[in-house]
This record gives sequence, structure tokens and C-alpha cells, in this order.
Amino acid sequence: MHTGTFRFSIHATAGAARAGVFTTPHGAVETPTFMPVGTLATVKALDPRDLREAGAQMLLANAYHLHLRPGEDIVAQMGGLHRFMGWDGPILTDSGGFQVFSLATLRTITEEGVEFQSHVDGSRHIFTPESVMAIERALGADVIMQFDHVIPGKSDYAAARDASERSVRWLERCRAAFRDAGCGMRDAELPGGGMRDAGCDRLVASELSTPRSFPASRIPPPASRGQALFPIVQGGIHAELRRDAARTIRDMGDWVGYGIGGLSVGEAKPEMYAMLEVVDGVLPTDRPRYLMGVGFPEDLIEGVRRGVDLFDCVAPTRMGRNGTAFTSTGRLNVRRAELKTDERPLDDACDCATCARFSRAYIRHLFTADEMLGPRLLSLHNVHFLVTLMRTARAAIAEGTFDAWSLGWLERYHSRPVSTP
RNA sequence: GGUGGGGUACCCAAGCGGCCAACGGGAGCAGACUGUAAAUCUGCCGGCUCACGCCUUCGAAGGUUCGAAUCCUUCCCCCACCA
Repeated sequence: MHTGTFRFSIHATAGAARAGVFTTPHGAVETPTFMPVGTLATVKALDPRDLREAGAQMLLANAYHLHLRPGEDIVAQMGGLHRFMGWDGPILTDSGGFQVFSLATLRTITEEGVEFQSHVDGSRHIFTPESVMAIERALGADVIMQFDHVIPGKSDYAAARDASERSVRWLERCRAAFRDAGCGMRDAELPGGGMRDAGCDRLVASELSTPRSFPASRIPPPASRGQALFPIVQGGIHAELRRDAARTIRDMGDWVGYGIGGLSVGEAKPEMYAMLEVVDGVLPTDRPRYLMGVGFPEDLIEGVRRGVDLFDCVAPTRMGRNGTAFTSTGRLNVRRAELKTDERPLDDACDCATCARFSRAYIRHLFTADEMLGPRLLSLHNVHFLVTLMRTARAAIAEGTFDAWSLGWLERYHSRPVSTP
């Protein structure tokens, strides 16, 4: 596949699993990969150098949160998301669709869009596919997600169908808005046909020279490089709905990549895995698939096994802040009393900066003493762990050992001897 | 020596006749977190018990009362002020 500055090439496969390279305007990403989440243009407790050293290749940020503060106009004025947060690698912005779900008590959904009450100050904001596109355009991430309607994992068929179909309708509107605001998108071939327009080029040049004079909604990405809009396949845990959504979206146009959403939101794991298999059978195999919001190490492996290339999740950083470490033999609660004098690293098999330098006993001490270095060191370890897990999976796919490797890995992870010294 | 205040579970601290194994907080212990309203949240936290329940607790010892952490007496400590 080659669409402008975006490109996806697959180097090896193992069943549905693939090892590839996803190229974006801000560089290439070796897949499968895990993308740390930096909702507010920061991966909590870590700076870009940490992330780079941990092996992260691509990051997430969130349109809803950045719209509330500092505002996409500020980000655009400051040169766009990459420059603003000091990360020159690829970035993906989520649309705020997940907040439709997680801020359920603070919003009202209509066909037109969603009215949110800000969780920051209570003020009211209307999010529509169009306004979200404007926000994501202004933020300037490489990949931007459509505005979608996420529902709880256990939702019944009717509710799931309703949300899924609405997401498709919103996708149409996102695409239209994306195109209309597409000036500056010369390099990106947009789904359903790219657009080139000399007027747009001129507009880009003038806006770049005087960015402050333009309203936020009209400020294009700061560089002439493109953005890619990813659709999101919804459908809850209903195979028929998932299949329908995947087909409909696939047939809508030639997307650079595909999001798979509405999973890991309360449903059972087998249900999530089953949905991945359904979607895997429908989406084009030569485009990257992004499983949104996942996740835990075991889910990453199960996802790769079912044809997923990109993952993101708050788990490594949130759990890192809350005192849980991922290890090759399961999760480890670092506050446990039995670690009081444990001299070993969090994970013997880990070569992260935390494991190279600090003992479990010390990290436990940092947490019990409520020292901020603790959450930082654990976040670093957890991010490194997931990123490395995907890198290892990639190598196994390339070497043709993925099946055996993944089964062995899962068995060890679930064996749970964990912390006994 | 005098006057006043105070001694409650690991710590701080409410309670001041029955609804008290005793509010609340901390510490401790265990658990949860999946497109971040999260450096957050939940549970346990005198002993025995799965539980019902039983047993031992509110400085110590006596006493009043159907019944006391709560009232009375004496004693032991601590704090403040006075001599």
C-alpha cells in the first residue's frame, strides 16, 4: 500500500499475525507495536526522551481533552502537537468518542453530535463529527480518529446496532469535513480520493506565516505533511454487527488504516477475541488495524494473533502510577509486604532503565513513602514492557516462530509465581 | 504541695449510662485498574469463626446500676499554671 506519505508494508506473516512497517509523515513504525497514551499531550510521568529510550515509536493524544485545555488553537499556535509536546515521531489523536462512553453522566447524545459538560469546569461543549475534525486537524497528529459512539461492552444488540450505525453515519460526516478542511493535505491521499488544490497550498503558506490570525477551526496542520483519517469499526460483541460495520466501512473507501473500537469496555475476553476474528476476516489485509484501548499483555498477544497491528492503552502508565508492574510471569503489586527486602529487579527478563538500576525493595519503598519517583519508574518499566513485548512478537513473526513463542509466553505469564523470592 | 486539664484499639482522635468492639483519619494488609474526570478506587483492619455467634477491651482496682468507655471512690501516670 502506498498512499501519499502513508505507507504500510508487510514483511512477514504467521497465520493472521503480521510484521510490517507503517510509515507516516513523522516516521516509520514497526508493527505490531504498542502506543503509549498521552491524553493531554503528555504520557503521564514520562517525557519524550524516556519514551524514545523505552522503544516507543508512536504516541496517542486526545482531542476532547486538548480541546478543553489548552485548546487546539493554542496547540496550533505553538506549532502543532509534535512541536508542542516535544515528540517528533508519529502521533495519533483519539476523537473524544471514548469520552462519550467514559463521561456518560456528563453528556447527551443526539444524531447531530454530543453535548458534553466539561469535567474540568462544567461548561457545555458541543462535539460533532465536523467540530471534532476541525479540532484534530488543528492539533496536527499524523493519524486522526473519526468521532464515534462507544457503548458499554455488555450492550444488547439493539443498542450496539444503534451506536454502530450512528458511528458509520458520523464517519461519513467526518470524511466530508476532513476533505473540506483538507487544505494542507497535499501529500496525503485521502480515503475515497485525495484532493489537490492550488488554493489550498496558498492558504497553507499564508496561515503558516501568520498562524494567529486564523480561527482555530480553519488552521490546518502546521506542515504541509498530511494526516490520515482512520474509521472505527464498532458493533459491540455481536458478530453480525461487527461484520456489517467492517464491510460497510471497508466499502466506503480506501482507508489508510482501520480502527477497531468498543472493545475492552466490560465484555469478556473471549467475546473480544471473537470480534477480532470477525473483523480480521473482513478488513483488507494490506492496511494497518488499530485495536483501540487494548491493553494488557495477554490481550496484545491475542490481538496480534488475530491480525492487529497497533495497540494503545493507559494500562502501563495508570497501573504504573498505581503500583502494579507487568512482568513476564504476571502482574506484580509492588506494594506487597513480601517485597520489603527483595533485591531482585521487577522482572529478571527486563532490560529497562528501571530494572537495570533498582530493586523491588526500593521501588516498594518509593510507593509506600508516596514518592513520585515510584510511579515514574514503574510507568517507565510498564511502557518498556509492552513495547518490547510487541517488538519480540514482531521478531517471532519474522522468524516464523510466532505460534510457539506466543503460546509459551502466555503460559509463562499466567503461571504466576511472581513475587516469592 | 495546690488548682485545672487529660489518660480510648498500632498512632492521632470522637464518644461521656443502653442503639459501642467503640465515629473519623493515619499507618498496616490485600485487591482492582484496558481509545486516562484516576499519583485513583475498593475491601480488611481486638481475638476465635466461613458465618450466626462467642470471648477480651476504653490507665489500674473497687463500687453504683437490670446495664458503664461513659456515674462514684481510691490509686498510678501525663500536661498547664500557681507555690
